Amino acid sequence: MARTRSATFDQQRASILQAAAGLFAERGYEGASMAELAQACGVSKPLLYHYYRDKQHMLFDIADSYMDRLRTIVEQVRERQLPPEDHLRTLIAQFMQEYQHSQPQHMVLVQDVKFLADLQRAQVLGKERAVVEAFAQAIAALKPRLRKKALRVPLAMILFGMINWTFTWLKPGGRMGYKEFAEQVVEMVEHGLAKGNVPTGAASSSN
Amino acid sequence: MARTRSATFDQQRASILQAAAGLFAERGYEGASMAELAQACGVSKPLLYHYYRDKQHMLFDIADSYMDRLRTIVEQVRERQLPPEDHLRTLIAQFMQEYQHSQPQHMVLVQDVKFLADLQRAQVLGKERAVVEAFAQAIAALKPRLRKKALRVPLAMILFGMINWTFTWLKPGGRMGYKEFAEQVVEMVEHGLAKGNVPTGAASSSN
DNA sequence: CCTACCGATCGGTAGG
DNA sequence: CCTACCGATCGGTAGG
Repeated sequence: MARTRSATFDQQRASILQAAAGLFAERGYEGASMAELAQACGVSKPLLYHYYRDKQHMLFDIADSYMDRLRTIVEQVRERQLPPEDHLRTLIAQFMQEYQHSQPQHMVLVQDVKFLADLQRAQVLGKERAVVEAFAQAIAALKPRLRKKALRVPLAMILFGMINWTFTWLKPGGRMGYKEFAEQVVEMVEHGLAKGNVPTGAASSSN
Repeated sequence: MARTRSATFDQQRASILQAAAGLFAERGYEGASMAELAQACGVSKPLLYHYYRDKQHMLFDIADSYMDRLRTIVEQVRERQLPPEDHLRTLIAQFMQEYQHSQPQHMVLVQDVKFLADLQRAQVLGKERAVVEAFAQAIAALKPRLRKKALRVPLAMILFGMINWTFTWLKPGGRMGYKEFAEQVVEMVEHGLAKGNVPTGAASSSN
């Protein structure tokens, strides 16, 4: 009778993956060694290969499971069937909330997908495309008179730029909070820089 | 009398740097080997070391000279002393024009500065900060009633997100042009998604 | 005695 | 599940 997996197998695997995401984000995929990772996890190098076939499969699991989280957010927001304006606001708020806890995964996704094998990379990019499409539809619903259909995706990418670029400068615990930043993004998307900034329900513009 | 450098030294060096930027962008700094780079340049590997002390100095020169280009754009636009709205529009247009021809450098700047030595990285980040500050000032000039001074830089980062994120999806020669995209960014910055999209001087909204 | 440049190989370290 | 290693390839430099 074959031995079953340890009850803690999945937990160990997840904690290794978390450490790997942090190390890949910090040193880059190629720059991070398996020996470093083993030390960071407090396990031997060969043990890492008990949980993952090779380094590339770790990278794939980081990127793929992270995209699943983002797709889940999109799906949960969609199910609420909010009016167009609230729908987009909620997507932005929920994504920024996720980003606050997923900086390493986000950096790995942006910087290291190029090191995946073709099939793995195609799977991750497919999930990315689905998320972009969801945002593009949310924007199109907000702009029913949008003349050029070809602008849907570029407008979504403008919005993704605002929130995804945060991985280069916005840090958890910093002066600018993720929630406050999400409100600034909503302000920008809805009115640009045209209005005065009264972001958190303070004095109205009539003052 | 000491022999002078070859007349073609600077040209050779520049062409090596261009090839290095392309290779680093494609494979990542650690993933690109000096052997590959030598082959791409059509020279021997030792000859690379005639032009650059080591691999890291190539990386530094790519990032540092690229930041100098961006700072030059900022400076040239500043000298024109345009009214606030035109100033920001021109900055966006000029940056997108530069990005169209500098995708590899831009990707290296975003993805590989972490591999620089502390002093080199500090120099590049200092130049980045100067460019961010110039955009923050341009935005502040456009919003004289901006209440929270702390929002200047985050607003600049929102704008940088829109234009810098293009390195992940916008390709020269693709369906969406850099100039057309710059106009969409200006539209977003000035009015958000509020207005209808009539980007290139087509029919007015009175229709 | 400088520069420009080659074929061959160095000491170390990567993933496995 | 450890120490001890491997085939290969890395960035950088030797002699000439």
